[in-house]
Amino acid sequence: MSRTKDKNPIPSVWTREQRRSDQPALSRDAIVREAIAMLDAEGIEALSMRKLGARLNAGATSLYRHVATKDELMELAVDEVAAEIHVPKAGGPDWRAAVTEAAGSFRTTALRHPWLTLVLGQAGLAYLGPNYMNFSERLAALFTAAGFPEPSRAIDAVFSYVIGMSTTEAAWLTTVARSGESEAEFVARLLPAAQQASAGYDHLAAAGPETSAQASDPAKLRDDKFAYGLEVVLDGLALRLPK
Amino acid sequence: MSRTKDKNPIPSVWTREQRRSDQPALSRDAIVREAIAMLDAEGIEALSMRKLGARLNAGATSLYRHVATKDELMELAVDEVAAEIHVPKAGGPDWRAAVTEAAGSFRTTALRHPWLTLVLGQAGLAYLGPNYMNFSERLAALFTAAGFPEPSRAIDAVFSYVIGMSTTEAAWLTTVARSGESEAEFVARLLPAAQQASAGYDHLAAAGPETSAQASDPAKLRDDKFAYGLEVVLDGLALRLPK
DNA sequence: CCTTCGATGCGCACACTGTACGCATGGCGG
DNA sequence: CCGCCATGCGTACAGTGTGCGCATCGAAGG
Repeated sequence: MSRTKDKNPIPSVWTREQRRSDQPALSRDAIVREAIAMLDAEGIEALSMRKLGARLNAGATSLYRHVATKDELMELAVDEVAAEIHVPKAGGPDWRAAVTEAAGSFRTTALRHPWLTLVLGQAGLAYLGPNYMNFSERLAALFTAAGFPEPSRAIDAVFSYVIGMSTTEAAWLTTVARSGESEAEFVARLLPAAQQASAGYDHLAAAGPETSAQASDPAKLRDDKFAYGLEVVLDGLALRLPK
Repeated sequence: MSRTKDKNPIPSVWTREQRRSDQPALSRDAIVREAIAMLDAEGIEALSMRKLGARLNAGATSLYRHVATKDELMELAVDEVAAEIHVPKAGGPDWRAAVTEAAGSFRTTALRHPWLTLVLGQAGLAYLGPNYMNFSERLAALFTAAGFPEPSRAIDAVFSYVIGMSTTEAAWLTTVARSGESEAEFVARLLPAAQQASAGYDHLAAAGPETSAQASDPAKLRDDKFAYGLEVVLDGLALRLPK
């Protein structure tokens, strides 16, 4: 649906469509928003500048008027999504509850946008947009107010755990989504294969949480696992609080 | 350097080179090894089937006789590299030392092959090769022998932290490597920019470990940070050991 | 020894990617 | 009314993963 010329050899006022002013044209914000929608819906490798342009009724190269490069677009998407992470205000009475809230918020955001951890792993946290800076600042305030003498080390400890777990979960959820099945169905179908794979490995077979069929609610199982590890880290940190 | 025909219109016994039998031909192992070398040297986005083929004195599509797809090749590379991770034998007197050893070994492997965490984050741990299975089995044995009632949860807690920290570090090291400078030089050059970036953020500026210029040995600083977080997690886990 | 066969490598081709370049267009300030 | 300049787009280029069919070989069987 090209809007100009349209293969018409005789350009004329009548064959030429006028600029539609209904749509908000093409803006950096609109591009980033649509990119995020595509990433969420179809995964990271499905996002191409051409497809993104098509979804915005625009050509692929038109996007480059508003965004320098695809990598920059990804950075913008990451920062946009970082705004969804909620960190409680510092100074509350219960620092553990506050940190748990922040960690959980990071995790749900990462699972809502499973491409997030991939981009973070690729680009590192080198370039930081305003929303990500805000997130970090609020975390620093939180841990400082909690009384940690070295807040940055405490933050790194907690959020390395959170990022690691979220990355693994996001990858898993992506695999599940590609299968077209629900998580429970997918687990059920994989169970025999998994058990057979760990046949020769005594301890693995014994330690696996998928041993029996109580994996009827895999999402809750993941929630519990995340909460367990988080408690472990917080307990370890609590030992380091002065007094 | 094509070996057959070579644009010669008259195929003849004399123009035709005979098969060189000096080189070990083309085997799955050789392909995987060379791929790992390329990944280590030039990064994940520099690996293409054509370049890999060229390095093996072969055409790009010849590789497909030994490897089904590029993704499969990446899985093979991951599993090959997983063999480098050392996990102490279970049942030793000091489980903390053993786990620390395993965690450190994972980290050094992940930093030696900075593409490892990227692939793990993409593929998840869905398809597991023999070396990765072995790694998991030894971990399970270690934590079981240590006396954890739910070894898989303990493993997940520790290694989520390890993976998260390693991912962040690997991304950082990749950025540094691309700059062509040493890590210390890179840090020195970035310091003013970083301080300016966190100008308006009180707690961030105060919490940052890059405040002063004692960042003369950034590698040691990273080592310490990793060790600190690991101790935190292990302390939290120790509380959960029965008795 | 000659023939046949299966395994291996390769050239070509296709659909697709990110993005540089220069032209057409239209709204807006002078 | 003129001219400018931001915006959009078509074309093009170099590069990607990989399917397909042909050429070539070493070995096996008569």
